Amino acid sequence: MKTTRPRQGRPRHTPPSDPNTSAREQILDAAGALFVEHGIAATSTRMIAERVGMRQASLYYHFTTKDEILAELLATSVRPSLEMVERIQAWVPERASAAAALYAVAATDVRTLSRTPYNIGTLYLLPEVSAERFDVFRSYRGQLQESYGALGALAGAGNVARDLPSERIGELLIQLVEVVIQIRRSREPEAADTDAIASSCLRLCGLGESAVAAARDEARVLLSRLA
Amino acid sequence: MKTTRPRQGRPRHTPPSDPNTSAREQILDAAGALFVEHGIAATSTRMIAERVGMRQASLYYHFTTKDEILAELLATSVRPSLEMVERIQAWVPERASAAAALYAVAATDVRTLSRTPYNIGTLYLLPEVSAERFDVFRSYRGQLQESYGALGALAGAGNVARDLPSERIGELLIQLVEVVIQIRRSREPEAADTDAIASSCLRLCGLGESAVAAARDEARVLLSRLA
DNA sequence: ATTATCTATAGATCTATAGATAATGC
DNA sequence: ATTATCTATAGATCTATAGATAATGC
Repeated sequence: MKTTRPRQGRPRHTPPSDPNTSAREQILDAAGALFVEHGIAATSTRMIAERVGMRQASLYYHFTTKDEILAELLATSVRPSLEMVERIQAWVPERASAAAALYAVAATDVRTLSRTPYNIGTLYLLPEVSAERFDVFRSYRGQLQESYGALGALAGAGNVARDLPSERIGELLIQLVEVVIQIRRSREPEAADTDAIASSCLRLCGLGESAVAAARDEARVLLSRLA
Repeated sequence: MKTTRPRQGRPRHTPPSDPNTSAREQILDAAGALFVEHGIAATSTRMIAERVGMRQASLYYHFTTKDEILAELLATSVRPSLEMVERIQAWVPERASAAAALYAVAATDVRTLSRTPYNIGTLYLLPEVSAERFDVFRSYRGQLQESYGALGALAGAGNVARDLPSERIGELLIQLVEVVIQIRRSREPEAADTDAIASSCLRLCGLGESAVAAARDEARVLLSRLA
């Protein structure tokens, strides 16, 4: 049974399918999906409004500009992983090996990116987001990259780390994790993908099969402790 | 000394800096740089024309639509690597090991992407190129991915290949190679990056340090034979 | 005569603002 | 009275076409 309790204000020309989510959220959802599918500049405010079921001008009751919609999307989608990453990182080396921590971080990051509503990770790849105005959001990726680099350098100590500075390792690892964004463009990620990607991170750092397996098992324990 | 030999036709309001490149090429260069910097929809024909030094309408003497400029850019930038990749692939296993071939393929691909004039590899990541109209160009990436997958499965036989089908390996390897596109957004790729990325491809497939070193040396020979 | 440009402009957008209106809340 | 929408529209684009024009080539 639908509890279509009407709200205040003049009714929309097409009533919302879910009257429990705020107009603001509905706009963000619609914009996010469209930005990812068509790009930012190619998405007009009319297209967003149409998908929400309201008139183009009505968007401006909730947001002052189109850019503000984008900024809000970026702000709320800044991967929640960062805090978890830093928490896991702090466990090294006393409570967890670097390899297990790296596995855990990669796996959670992959899962986060797999589950965002409309593959919103794509947003950060669009040229519009390179504008200075959005520096804050991109700096976040830099922090994440540093964590990956630090963990990767520790995990691969004596192997890869001998040749590669941690900044380079970070670049490679984060790129590897973000393969899931590309995967989502053509197919639905499966559970097996998470393990495949996280394991690949460890192999890239020079770990052998037995070390990878051990780290995976250790990481499972770590992750269950978090949840 | 400048041999500014004038051409046929009414002069441009700003004469071309290099009168030896055709107007068509100048337009493609300008459009490529702008598409990569601002995105496709955010680049107007006026911006392109301005950079070339001609009036907006004059573009249409050389191209019928803006989309055609994009199509031509994609067509000419379809990485020249594909043919080289397939040539190298054909050498396996008689004349080259799979590992060396994978190293060679990754290294040439990285170098190609490093040197394209305006990081044009970015284009394929933009949402506009997902339109059906450009299927041809994206299918090229699919072919490349298959080659990477096949080589990676062979190179990592008994290790990674035991768990991962070659399609998945291809996804991971091509993603790793394309890190150079992201690198170019923030810094100039160095020679060391090429080796780091190609070696990482091998490690990802489960090869140990000595196998990586051997493959690298073998690949150097292969590549010198090509040049 | 041919070529490659120019100027001018039509017609279709697109963003954002102003002011009217149809609900609920008190 | 307050809220969230609506309609209408100004002003700024943007793409693409039509027709004029300033060069070279023959």
